[in-house]
Amino acid sequence: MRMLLRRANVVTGALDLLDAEGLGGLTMRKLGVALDVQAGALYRHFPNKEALLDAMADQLLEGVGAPLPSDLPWADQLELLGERMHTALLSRRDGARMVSGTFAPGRHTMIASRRAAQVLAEAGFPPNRAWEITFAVFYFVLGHTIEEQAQSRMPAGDDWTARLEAAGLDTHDPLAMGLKTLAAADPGRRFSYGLRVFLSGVRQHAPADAADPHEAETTRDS
Amino acid sequence: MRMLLRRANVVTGALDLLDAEGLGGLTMRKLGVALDVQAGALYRHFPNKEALLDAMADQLLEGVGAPLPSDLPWADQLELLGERMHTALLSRRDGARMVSGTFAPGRHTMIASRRAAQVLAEAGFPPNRAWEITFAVFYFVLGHTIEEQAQSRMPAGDDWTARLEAAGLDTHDPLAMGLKTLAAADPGRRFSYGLRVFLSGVRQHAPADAADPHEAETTRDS
DNA sequence: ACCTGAACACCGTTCAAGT
DNA sequence: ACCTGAACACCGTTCAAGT
Repeated sequence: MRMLLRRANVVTGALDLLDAEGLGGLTMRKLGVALDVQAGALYRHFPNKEALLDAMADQLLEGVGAPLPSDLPWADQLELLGERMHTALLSRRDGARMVSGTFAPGRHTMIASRRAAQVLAEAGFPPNRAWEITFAVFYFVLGHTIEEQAQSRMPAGDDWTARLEAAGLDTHDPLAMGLKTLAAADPGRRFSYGLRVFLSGVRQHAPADAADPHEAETTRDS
Repeated sequence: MRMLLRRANVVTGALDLLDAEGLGGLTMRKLGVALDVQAGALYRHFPNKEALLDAMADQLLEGVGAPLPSDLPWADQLELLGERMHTALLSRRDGARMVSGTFAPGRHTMIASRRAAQVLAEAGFPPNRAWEITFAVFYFVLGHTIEEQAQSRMPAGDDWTARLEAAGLDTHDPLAMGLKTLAAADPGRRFSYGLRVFLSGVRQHAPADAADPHEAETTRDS
């Protein structure tokens, strides 16, 4: 009475279960129930849970490496890639934490990485630098998004006050007020700002021969 | 015949167990064995495993927020903070992943954050920007270190070749060779380079009134 | 006050046996 | 070939009872 179980169904079902239950509630047994199958049957498609998580992570990042508008300056192309990845990670509950827990980069992950590295290589970075910066930017995106998603499931009131006191700040310290301002700010805007800060550092490290119509300066340090 | 179990002993024992078994092998029951106690006894000190993990994470970051040499330019002070955090995370197996899995920042985490935010505030950033950049840099450190530690427990041979092919690159592509160069590189140096790239972006976003003896220029974008 | 012993409600994974 | 049913070796957590 049930359609034959295919690998792709398992991944889709697992992602839906992730949305419904969170990473902690994602269980082979619950997934079995959701797919109307015994838990053991899932092991025909994946050798273990980790392999399933790898596939889920890669599925999540599917569109990130799609072609970029070639009329964009290279730094803006990177920014777009970062924003795409951010959006993809946010598209499922605990998406960032799930991806960060996986080890073997899948096909879509590699495609997205290659896209970024290619942009940087065309901007004049030597290939190994291009990859290095690619990973560095992706780590930033991942780390920031993990924290965003952790924040969103924190107790609402969540007194920063107590924590500030633990750090030796009272409520009237300007630094303490800045933190409260930040906590009230839109996380998406914070992400974008951080990404731009990072990328302006990347721009500064670009080899002098990088041609960029929007940036006449070629200053860099070290 | 056993010393009275104190909260700090539990945290220390848990960190040692983490080193021995990894995050996946860190179990309340195994911790009980290591501390010569029934697993249930641990719940006199921590309401649940998550609270214990929070305490472990905070313990790991203990020294990071220590005072900084005040004769250092502010960007170098931030760099030192980033390197300290990196070192702390690497000091235990799966340290970065453990920290990234916790939600409530503890005392030492707050102290380290405050230190960074203070450096930035003194550099002229408005308080909320100071916190924003603090978190952004910390996310980069966390994300990069997670990946470093994931890499270190990967199968040795681990053919990048297959993955590159999945991304549509053959082995002779210069980009592919760059990735192999990178994989052979010292992860610590990669981290430091990424951190410096990020921080040069931060420097570029500093308000014009920032006084820094080592940097005469005050250029910035946007 | 602190800990034991034992239970409860789960896990991931395996594998003979069915269809 | 695909799946079931049932088991195995674990989990985190709770709680009466001991000392």
